Amino acid sequence: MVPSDYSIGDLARHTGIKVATIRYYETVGLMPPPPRTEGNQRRYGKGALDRLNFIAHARAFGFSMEAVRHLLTIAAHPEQPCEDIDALVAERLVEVEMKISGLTRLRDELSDLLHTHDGGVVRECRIIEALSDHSACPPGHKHHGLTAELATVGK
Amino acid sequence: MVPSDYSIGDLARHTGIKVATIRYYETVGLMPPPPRTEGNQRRYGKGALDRLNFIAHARAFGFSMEAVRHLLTIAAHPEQPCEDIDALVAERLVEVEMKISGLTRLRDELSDLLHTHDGGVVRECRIIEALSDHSACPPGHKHHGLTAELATVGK
DNA sequence: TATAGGACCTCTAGTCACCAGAGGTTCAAG
DNA sequence: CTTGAACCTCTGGTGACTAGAGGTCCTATA
Ligand SMILES: [Zn+2]
Ligand SMILES: [Zn+2]
Ligand SMILES: [Zn+2]
Ligand SMILES: [Zn+2]
Repeated sequence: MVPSDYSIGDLARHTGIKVATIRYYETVGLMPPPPRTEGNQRRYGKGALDRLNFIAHARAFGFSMEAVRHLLTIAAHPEQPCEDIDALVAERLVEVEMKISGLTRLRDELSDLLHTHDGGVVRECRIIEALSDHSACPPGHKHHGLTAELATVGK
Repeated sequence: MVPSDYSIGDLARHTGIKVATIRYYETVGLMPPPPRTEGNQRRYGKGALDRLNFIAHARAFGFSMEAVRHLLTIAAHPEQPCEDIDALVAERLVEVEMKISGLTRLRDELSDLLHTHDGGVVRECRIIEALSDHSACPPGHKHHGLTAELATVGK
């Protein structure tokens, strides 16, 4: 019909986002419901393609869907100042930095574990020992573990 | 009754693992079902406490529940050689390192984004621009994004 | 010993961001 | 017109929990 006329599969090919995911984005309101053919199949225009690409890129930066929603809203108001975007990106950067530092500590601990390990039998294994013993744990014994904040990065 | 006799809440306090999580571990077979009081409440012994602590520590290292299961099985055979543990830890270390490198790349990109940003109006915002444009994306346009592997770290 | 209230019980459903599959319909090339 | 790839909806699953409803039990104090 109009200049551009993509099926959902076309959109998937152009954006690298799976068909099922595009439909999912529609159900959660990230993508607007497109018009349909007489046979009930989705047909998208260039605008939808751009929008989906924007989403794909934002997700690749690890923004949550909440944040993506926010970004889309902002992008839809081109005459407003863009401070909020700045804030969103800065926030995301902090998240990522925190995750990196948490994971770096973890890496060091794992690496220690591996290096103090000299093989042998399970009974004498230092790794098992380390996992069994919590005398080194903080009092009150909070097993912080990996917080959700630390553990995930957006996908 | 026997030497040690903990309620589920006691276990939670001693290990830092929430009551609901302990019950969850039981349903998925990580913790064996303990005996009950006449009134149907769980009563644990020292063995259960140790096991739960082991689990807590392993989870804090970011091992998946699958891996924890594996570790528990190994720990239950103290006369066997402990190579498998070595392998499990090494595997985990590689995972963590991969995540760190992925996140480090991401951090750099976000940081770039922030620094090439000089405020103003959304229409001219470089961040929005970067998110909208995919001329810099690889041909075939695979939006790798963050793979699940990259994105999570065990919790 | 009676009672108050904190701790416990089960079960369901929600989280995040999708993905897989079943079972059926439509579209487009040949 | 036929074929088969692509589309449709709907359901359920993923990992590792967490929250809450609605009810029962345990135990310390008066
Ligand atoms: Zn060992
Ligand atoms: Zn501990
Ligand atoms: Zn801007
Ligand atoms: Zn792109």
